[in-house]
Amino acid sequence: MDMDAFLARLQNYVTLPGPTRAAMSSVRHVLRQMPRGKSIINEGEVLKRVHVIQKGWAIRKRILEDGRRQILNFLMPGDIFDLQAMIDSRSDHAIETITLCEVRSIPTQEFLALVSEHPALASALWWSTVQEEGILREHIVRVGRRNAIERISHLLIELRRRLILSESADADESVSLPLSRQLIADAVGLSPVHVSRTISSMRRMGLVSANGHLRVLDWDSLASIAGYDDQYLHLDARPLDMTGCVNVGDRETTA
Amino acid sequence: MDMDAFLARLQNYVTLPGPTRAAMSSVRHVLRQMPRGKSIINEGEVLKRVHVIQKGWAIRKRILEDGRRQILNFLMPGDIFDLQAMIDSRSDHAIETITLCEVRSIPTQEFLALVSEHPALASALWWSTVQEEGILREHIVRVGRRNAIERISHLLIELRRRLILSESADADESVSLPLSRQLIADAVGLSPVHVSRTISSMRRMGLVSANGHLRVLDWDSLASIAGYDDQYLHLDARPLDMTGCVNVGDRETTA
DNA sequence: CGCTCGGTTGAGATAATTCAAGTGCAGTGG
DNA sequence: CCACTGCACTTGAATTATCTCAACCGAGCG
Repeated sequence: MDMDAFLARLQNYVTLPGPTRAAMSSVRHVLRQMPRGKSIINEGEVLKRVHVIQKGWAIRKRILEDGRRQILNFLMPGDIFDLQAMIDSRSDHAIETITLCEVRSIPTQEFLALVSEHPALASALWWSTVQEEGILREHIVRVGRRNAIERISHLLIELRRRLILSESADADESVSLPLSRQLIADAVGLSPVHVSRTISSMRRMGLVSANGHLRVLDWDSLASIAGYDDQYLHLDARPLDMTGCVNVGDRETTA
Repeated sequence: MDMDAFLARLQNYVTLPGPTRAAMSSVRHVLRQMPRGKSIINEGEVLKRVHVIQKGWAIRKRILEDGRRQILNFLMPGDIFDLQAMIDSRSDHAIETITLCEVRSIPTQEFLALVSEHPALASALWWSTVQEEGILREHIVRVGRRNAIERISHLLIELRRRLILSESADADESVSLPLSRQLIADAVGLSPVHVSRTISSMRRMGLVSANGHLRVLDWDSLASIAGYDDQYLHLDARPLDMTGCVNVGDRETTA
């Protein structure tokens, strides 16, 4: 597979010119295979590279002093992270694989050079930041104002939607998700046993099947239970004409 | 007051050169005064301008079909919003004033031109985006994995911290916050009556006073109850050398 | 003066948690 | 091939945090 997951995802909304695509595939990088449960970035770690998930799933997470864990987001093929390496030295959260993963890392400087030479890429990254913020906000709503079954349903639907965008899944295919009860619990702010109970009842309703891997049977009912609305993913977004704009060149900084 | 709240805030981490500051104050804009409770942006609205809170407080919020409300974030003097107007036409959430506000709006195109001519500004905006994402993530942790008193304490501390950064408050001054029980409840995902009860008990503990406006008496105890840690605000951030980077120029896009 | 609105407080209901025991499957070693 | 162990999941029962409903209070305002 020479088609990069990252590229595939970006192409959803920006058509990247040939030279840009070429430059992206030839940029200096490291491709690492990592087993499940391995930490990619630790909280407080100094960031020196930008990463792209090539295969597999990972999570962003925060751990409180007493061990409580909150999953902030799921990362799947094509997702880029640690863009903030470009201005900020330390990560405020950790990143960990939850399946076998292939992760590509690009040194910050190389990445910046790439972006500066390929404007369409800058615009694409800006879009991906907007989308990610939307996802974070929706996660707040999910956890803050929805009950157990709504939270879980809403999460599952988002994940499928994003999986389809990443081109790792087809729309009709009944996607199977690599999620344990514990992961779901820490993502939506419930206890694992309550998640288990809730999923059991969803199974009884014929919404999902859960022998081994979790599999959704009825996306439509799920969406209506969850009150799901795509808008926050900004799938309709089209880049504005940014000609001649946003040239982050030299900086005049002190401190 | 010729010193712009936005400028003041940006100066926290990037020193903007004189010409940049001059350009910022002379950019074409509209300055609006709005009473409390007025909507600045509606969910789904097409975004055409970038906004800066000059005075007062506002909230980002989402309303579910059945009326449940989730406050996503608070906006205070110096906060900029709708940067996403630059690529995306529709807002996925609403913005509403919660005090008397002064809001400055700049047409997207003018703003883009400003940024493109003043690289230090681009770097500053990138920082502010990173900070905002950090705030969103911390809000997820707050709502997902903390109990009532922790949520409320943590929120209050963050707000004070940001208020100090915005230079609308002094560090020693015992800040008074324009928050109703209902607002706090919708921010941290609780019912207003439970918030009221929790605050009552905080008052009994000598942590806050709440005659009329809410006022914190003991920040240190509050911080230790909340398990508060500044890291996510990235106050230590220093812009990297982005020389020659991120030139979002022409785009090669198709639909 | 009488309203309205935010806040407080009580009592009962409910959603979710904790603790604990039990099930079933996958992997390992004999 | 079978037993043994570990681990994720399930289920029950008791507990707790939070919610809802409802009454009441007090300040601000026409």
